[in-house]
Amino acid sequence: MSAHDSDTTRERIADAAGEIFADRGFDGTTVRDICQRAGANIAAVNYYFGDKKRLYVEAVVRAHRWRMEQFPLPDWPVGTPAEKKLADFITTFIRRVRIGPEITWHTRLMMREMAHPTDACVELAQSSIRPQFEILLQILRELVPEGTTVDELRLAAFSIVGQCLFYHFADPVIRNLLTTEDYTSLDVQRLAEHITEFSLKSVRHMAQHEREEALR
Amino acid sequence: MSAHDSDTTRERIADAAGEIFADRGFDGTTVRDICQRAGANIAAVNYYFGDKKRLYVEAVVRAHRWRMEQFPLPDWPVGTPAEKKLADFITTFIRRVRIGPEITWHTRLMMREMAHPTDACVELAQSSIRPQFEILLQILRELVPEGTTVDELRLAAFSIVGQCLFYHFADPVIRNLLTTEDYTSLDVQRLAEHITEFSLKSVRHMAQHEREEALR
DNA sequence: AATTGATTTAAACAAATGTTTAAAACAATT
DNA sequence: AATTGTTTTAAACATTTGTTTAAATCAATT
Repeated sequence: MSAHDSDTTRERIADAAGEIFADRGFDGTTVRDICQRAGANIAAVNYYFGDKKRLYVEAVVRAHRWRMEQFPLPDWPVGTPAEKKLADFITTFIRRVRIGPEITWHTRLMMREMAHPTDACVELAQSSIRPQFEILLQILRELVPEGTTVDELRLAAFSIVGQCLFYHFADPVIRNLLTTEDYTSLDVQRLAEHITEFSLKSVRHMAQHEREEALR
Repeated sequence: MSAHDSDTTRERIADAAGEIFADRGFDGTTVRDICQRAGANIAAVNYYFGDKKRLYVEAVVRAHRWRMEQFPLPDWPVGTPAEKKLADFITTFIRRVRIGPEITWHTRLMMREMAHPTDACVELAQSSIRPQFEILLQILRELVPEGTTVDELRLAAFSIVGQCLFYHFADPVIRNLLTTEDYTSLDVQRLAEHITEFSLKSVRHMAQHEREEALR
């Protein structure tokens, strides 16, 4: 099925570890479970990775690499309208975080690491976030009225990212709130369209607030 | 300090358990740690709660109760404008989820339970969510142009809740992204104002999309 | 003061878990 | 065929962890 076919033992273990760590967290995962799923001997973890902790780090690194090459941002030709860039950004972002039938453990493991950072992975996780955040800020800068402060810009960025992340972290809640039918209708494209529209409307009227204030 | 003063042993243990469960999760928490922090004997957990699992459930129940009475929604007099209700809802919601210096373990434990539900608590957690969600839907119904479908309404609600939850789940990331100064400026009121404005702008123009579509 | 029931304590138990070991099996090279 | 280095295996080890036990302590009542 998942991580049992032709691969080196090292890789089978890393994959099996990723799956189980993603589901049950570091403490909830036993070395025995990993080795069993990988079809390897109990001693293999220490033989190949030294200890459980270093195996965990390896799994996170792999998850990160896989996700980065799996869901790249398009490189926009100069002159691409900012609206298009924002739509692309949001679509890509949702693809990266949304849990769905086709989604592997990689995303779940990374999200776990974001919410509860392990000291071993804190730089990795966050060094990958900052550049993405900067890209979003640049896109928003093009959309927002002149004179918008960087603080307002950041809050707008948080609002957008928050909407996307919701469909990851609140997944159990959403499943419970909606019928199966309604839940499955929430595919990536639908969500991306909604969030893009919702956000564009706000971002375009970003300075409206100050204008209103000024009129009083 | 935290859970060591004059209280019954049972209560001291429940509180200490809540704190540690919130920080390290169920598997990462040992009964010995709990009893030590509570200043109780190792056997006290089983004496008062039967086993570790039932103590966990008790901690979650307490966290839920505490949060509900700590951050109630105001009961709006008839005729309160929907804008005001939305602002109140968002403020209350952020108070409930935001991590801050004054926030106790209760919120962290509940959020953990939302993201990774335990079979023992799944009904509790989710039965508390649905009514809140319905309230938000009703508020939005007043704000949104006539003819807005319930699906669109739900997506808008998700967008609002998502923005609020972001400041909980992404807290480690935000801390890393911002300077200490900028981070501390993100108090509840500031966030609530931003999210309310951001969302109101979108919600009011909710039907704009269909109108644009119709014009094509 | 004696009795009764509840609580606390120290010690022990059994199971689970991360890790190590030493021998066996395997694969490639000479 | 012998050798060498790598990989796999079963068993054991040392801790940790949840739980239990039986005695001791405490508190209230008779």
